[in-house]
Amino acid sequence: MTELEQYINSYFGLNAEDLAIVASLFKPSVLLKGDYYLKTGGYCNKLSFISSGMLRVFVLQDGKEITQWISTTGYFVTDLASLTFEVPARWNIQALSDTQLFTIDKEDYNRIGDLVPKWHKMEKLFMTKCFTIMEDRIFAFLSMTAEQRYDFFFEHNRELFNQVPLQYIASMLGMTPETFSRIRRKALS
Amino acid sequence: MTELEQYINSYFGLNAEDLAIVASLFKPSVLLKGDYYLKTGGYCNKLSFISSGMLRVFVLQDGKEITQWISTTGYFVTDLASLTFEVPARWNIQALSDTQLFTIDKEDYNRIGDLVPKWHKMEKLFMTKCFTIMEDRIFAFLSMTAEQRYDFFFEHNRELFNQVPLQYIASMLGMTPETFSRIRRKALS
DNA sequence: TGGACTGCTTGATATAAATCAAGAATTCAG
DNA sequence: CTGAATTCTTGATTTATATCAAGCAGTCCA
Repeated sequence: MTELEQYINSYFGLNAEDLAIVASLFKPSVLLKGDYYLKTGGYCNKLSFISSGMLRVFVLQDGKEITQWISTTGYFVTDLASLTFEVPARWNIQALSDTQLFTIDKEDYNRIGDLVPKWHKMEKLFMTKCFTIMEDRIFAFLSMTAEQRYDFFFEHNRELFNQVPLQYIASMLGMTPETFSRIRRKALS
Repeated sequence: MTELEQYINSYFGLNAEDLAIVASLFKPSVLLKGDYYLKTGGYCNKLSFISSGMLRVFVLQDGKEITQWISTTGYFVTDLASLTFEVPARWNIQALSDTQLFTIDKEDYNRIGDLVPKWHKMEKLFMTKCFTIMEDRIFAFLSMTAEQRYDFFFEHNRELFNQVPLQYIASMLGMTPETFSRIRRKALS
């Protein structure tokens, strides 16, 4: 099994044959640090798997960048609404480091369902898992203080803290870099 | 077309025949005000469509109720993760008023994909729309003040404000009832 | 090798929102 | 209809977090 097949296999329950078909539709590509995968307003016509590196999903709002998410090695990245409904993308997606991707274009993505009948069902299950994560995230904003969100996120994403500028993590947790820094000092002591 | 078929049709692009098959699997039922559709820790083995009335999705946390969402007429309700993966439910779901439902049990829900091949694909598209709504909601917490969240929500859900206790809306917007009340007074003037 | 960035920290202050407490207005049940 | 619950409002106060401002520490080069 190739690296890509292993990753896809960890998300989707497919047999070896189907796995090979799906994997064959993804092509390797590289983004350099700072390169944009997608810009707000553009049309996202691809879905990618991050083989190494990381990407930041953000929006420019009133002169400030709001980081929505950071996608790291082993995760998928796209603007799902733009890919699916052909609407302008809501997000900027930019490489935080040199990043290796496996990318499938929209035409091939839309063909997977024909080639692998189980695909839609598998993808639905995958999306259900993402759903749960988003629900947790919303719940965190409804019920936790900044400090509790920091602790929770740190517990579950320790490695990210030495890999990306902390201000981006602060933003995706809904706090300023200053607040993040103060909470961090407290947590380290 | 029955009422239920019309509603299903508004979410899923199915032909008349498939629509009738799907609709036939839902059975009408009633919840009285205060009745629980689901309790935290239970297993959710059903998915329902709200024909009239409304349900509140909430969690009891440190003695406080956190309202995650209010589902109203024309929307679906379930604990998706519990239904899909057979894990204990995360949410309480309780009727805020007498509510009429069309309900499908898990066994029939899982059969839809066999009866209507297009189903998984349609459901995936439906989930993608829900995704966008959840992303918007997360973004609101990342970038807006309580007042801005109030205004935005009011703009898009005016009718809810005369139908449910405002404290629940306050909770799902991530603020206290007192803050909600003050913002409301300001907005009304 | 020494600026010029970029990112992080720290302190002082301002502001938004929570909490606490009481009372008014609704709704509901007998 | 009436008393009891529930829900909403309002004011006083506290607390969490943002903002503003400055300085420091790496690092990226030219």
